[in-house]
Amino acid sequence: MPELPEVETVRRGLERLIVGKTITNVEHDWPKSFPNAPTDVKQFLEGAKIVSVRRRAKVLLIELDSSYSLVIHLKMTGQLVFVANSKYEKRNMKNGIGSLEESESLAELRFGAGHPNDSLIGELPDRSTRVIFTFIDGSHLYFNDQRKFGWIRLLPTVQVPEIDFFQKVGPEPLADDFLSRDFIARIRRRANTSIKATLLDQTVIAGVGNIYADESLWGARIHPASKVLDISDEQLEILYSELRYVLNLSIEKGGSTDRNYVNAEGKRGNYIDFARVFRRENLPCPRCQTTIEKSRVAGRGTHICPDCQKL
DNA sequence: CACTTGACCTGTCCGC
DNA sequence: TGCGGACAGGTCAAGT
Repeated sequence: MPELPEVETVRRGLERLIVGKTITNVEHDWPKSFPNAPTDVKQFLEGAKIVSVRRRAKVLLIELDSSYSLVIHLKMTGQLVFVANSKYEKRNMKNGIGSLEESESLAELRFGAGHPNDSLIGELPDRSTRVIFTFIDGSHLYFNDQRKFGWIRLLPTVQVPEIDFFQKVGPEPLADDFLSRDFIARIRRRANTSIKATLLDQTVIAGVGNIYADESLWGARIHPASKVLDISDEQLEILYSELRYVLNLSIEKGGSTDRNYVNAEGKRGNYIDFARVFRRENLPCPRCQTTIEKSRVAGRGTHICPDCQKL
């Protein structure tokens, strides 16, 4: 579920929270968390300082000052959550007034259960925690991943662009120099494939997943099962605009929390409140009030307005 | 080469 | 209440 806007939201949080910090300890309990890693990742990570946090497609790149980088894919249920050194920093924030317990209950009073900004996760580590990074100031970065699809790779920074995925992945849809004619040309590399499968293909365009495929296709009034061949340049031009619109809007809203996505502070995103079709089956289309339907296209749950989006 | 399907996983929900 | 099975969807490998 983390797609481009969710990964970008995590990236912005991490950039603010961990750049400049030095790693003092790394623990991981799931061997596949570091596939094909050097014999002992601790040896390569401990003592290294975070230089930058970047994103390409749905992949995060954490550059270290040791000439190595962490390459992280959250896949379906991955989370990267930063937790500051709790007791010391909380006491300082309260200027020494009141106990830790009191400051925590104040936070609960301020946000309340179910508030959009309420943290979605409890005490960490929890049973989904796969990797724990500890920094020199006592803060932690937790990599949680319920379904264990996500991974972290440790690579020499110069080798990062050489990995298969980056060799094949398409352009960033929000790049300033990514124009509608580029979008149309890339989409037209497919002909008999459905437009939804084409949007989801990371070698065509980077970063689009199920949520923003459905949302942008609704915006452009295109049926997700339409073959690329049957879609006009004019419609693709609109799809280009709608895709950039929904991706930008979602970044602005902090991404979509459909199930368990959270940002680098463990908080939910709010795009889903603005979604027009995704997860809105049996609700009215915001444009024409027709009941939204859910079906299956390209092997994915797919939401459409049957009146706005015809084959 | 173009395109589709299954595997990787676990938590949740639905029907019996 | 418990239990089996379907479902969630990003990517790669294997299949047509």
